[in-house]
Amino acid sequence: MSQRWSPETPHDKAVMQLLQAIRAFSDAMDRMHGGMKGDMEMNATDLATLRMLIMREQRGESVSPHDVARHLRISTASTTKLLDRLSASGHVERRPHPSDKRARVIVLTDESRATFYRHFGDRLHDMRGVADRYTDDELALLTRFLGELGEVLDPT
Amino acid sequence: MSQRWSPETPHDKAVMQLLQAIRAFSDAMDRMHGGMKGDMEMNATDLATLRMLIMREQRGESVSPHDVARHLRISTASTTKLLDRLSASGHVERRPHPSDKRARVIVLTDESRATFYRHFGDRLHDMRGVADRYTDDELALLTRFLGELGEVLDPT
DNA sequence: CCATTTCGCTAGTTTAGCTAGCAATTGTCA
DNA sequence: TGACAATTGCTAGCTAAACTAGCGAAATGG
Repeated sequence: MSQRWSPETPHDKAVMQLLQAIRAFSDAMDRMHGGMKGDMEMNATDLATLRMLIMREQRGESVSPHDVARHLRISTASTTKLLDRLSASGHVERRPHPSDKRARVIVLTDESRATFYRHFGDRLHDMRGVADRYTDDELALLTRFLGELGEVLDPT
Repeated sequence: MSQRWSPETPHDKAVMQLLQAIRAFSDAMDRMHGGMKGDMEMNATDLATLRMLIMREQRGESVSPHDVARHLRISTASTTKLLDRLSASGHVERRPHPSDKRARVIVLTDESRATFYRHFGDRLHDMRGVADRYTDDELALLTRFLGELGEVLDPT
């Protein structure tokens, strides 16, 4: 519906092009993740879990099995199996939660983090290459925009 | 590894923040798609197929079952089943290819497109709301950047 | 302090991916 | 042109990974 608007002003047109670029970009990210899952011999969900753990540890937040389930929007039962897989393959460890005896804390192993960055490295390099061509002000603008967009789409 | 660089210059720092924002944004998109799959009572792959078909038809390109398989990085056998599902639920139609008698052309039904935009509409509105706060030049910059990034990640 | 909720798990079922291989058609090149 | 290889989409059968239902242990709150 909204897509079939004939844009009246240059601004509308620019917005429409941007929305289209966002979709294409998000799709490219999906496909990159699809490629990585092949390279690392993992399925998409397991890989998404690693990405989540890496993001969370960068923010200094701890992650429970429940958090994983919520993040991936799968059931806690499926999450148990997922963590069994990742645990068996040495990617994560289940540690006891310091204060809640029911709960667990999921932590990445060093090997897993290293493997991830080894496979992700090339893409990261490419992305950095693109970003390097922009000025600091432009980078700040891009960061701000993506942040706002993420906030609107998924107000965690 | 590259993540653990201590950024030396303001530029490096800005780049790093941007890369982090990209990951967070891509993750937010994933989770939005996860939400939509619940709303539309479809699985992630089927929904990704609809998104692909919508993007392709906007570009005026036709889509074969093979294209779907390549795009989603799944086997053609899985694609057959996927199209069976989408066809049974009235989302797509398999039309004969005009010149190649082996091939098919996959087209979205009008109902499917309408349903998609009905569920996607709110998010689209929100995203437009964010984009509207930027000037035309800024929008152009954002569009260009996302395009370049997509190109690097997934040089289709 | 008892009722309710939360957390992670097990068991069993269903879904959706995979490999292998097929017939029909198309492309290639001796 | 005729033979041979490649491509397209499909079926059959198998496996992986999601789901629902429900459980015991721990935490929370009237």
